[in-house]
Amino acid sequence: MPRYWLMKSEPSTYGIDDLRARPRQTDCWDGVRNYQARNMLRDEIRPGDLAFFYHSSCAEPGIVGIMKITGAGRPDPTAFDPGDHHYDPESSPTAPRWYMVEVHLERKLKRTITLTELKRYPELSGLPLLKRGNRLSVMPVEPKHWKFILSLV
DNA sequence: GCCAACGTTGGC
DNA sequence: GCCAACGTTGGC
Repeated sequence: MPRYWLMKSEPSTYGIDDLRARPRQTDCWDGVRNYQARNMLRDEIRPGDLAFFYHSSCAEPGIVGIMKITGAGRPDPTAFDPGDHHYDPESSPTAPRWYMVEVHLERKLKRTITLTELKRYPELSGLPLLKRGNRLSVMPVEPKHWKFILSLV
């Protein structure tokens, strides 16, 4: 059974149109620097899983698309590059600290399902995204929540 | 191990 | 720009 996820990105840095512009609409979801999210990227997210693409820190925060995971977790090379914004000298190829997965854009939604809208539904009360103070950039989505959100599209 | 200081996230 | 919430760091 595939599992479901939600992955955040700031569109001013990397939005859904950036992914759509990649060859084969496939890219590496790198730059994540949070241990809890790292553990999911490294250990839990698998090829075949599906993920919502979420735009954060922008005019209209919300879900904008659906991605499929096409590559399992592997070391994030941006951590090894001193010139990269996400460089981490504590991470090395022999002892990688940060991981990434490969994602493919399945589709961009016709409209953004905004955070404001998601908050309206009691059916989504358990969604980690809506928990107070949540700051995780990668989080699981229960199948029932996944299906409900899809019904809103 | 505690905890204050600091940095980051992210909605508004 | 503001600020709440959370994670990380480092002194003790």
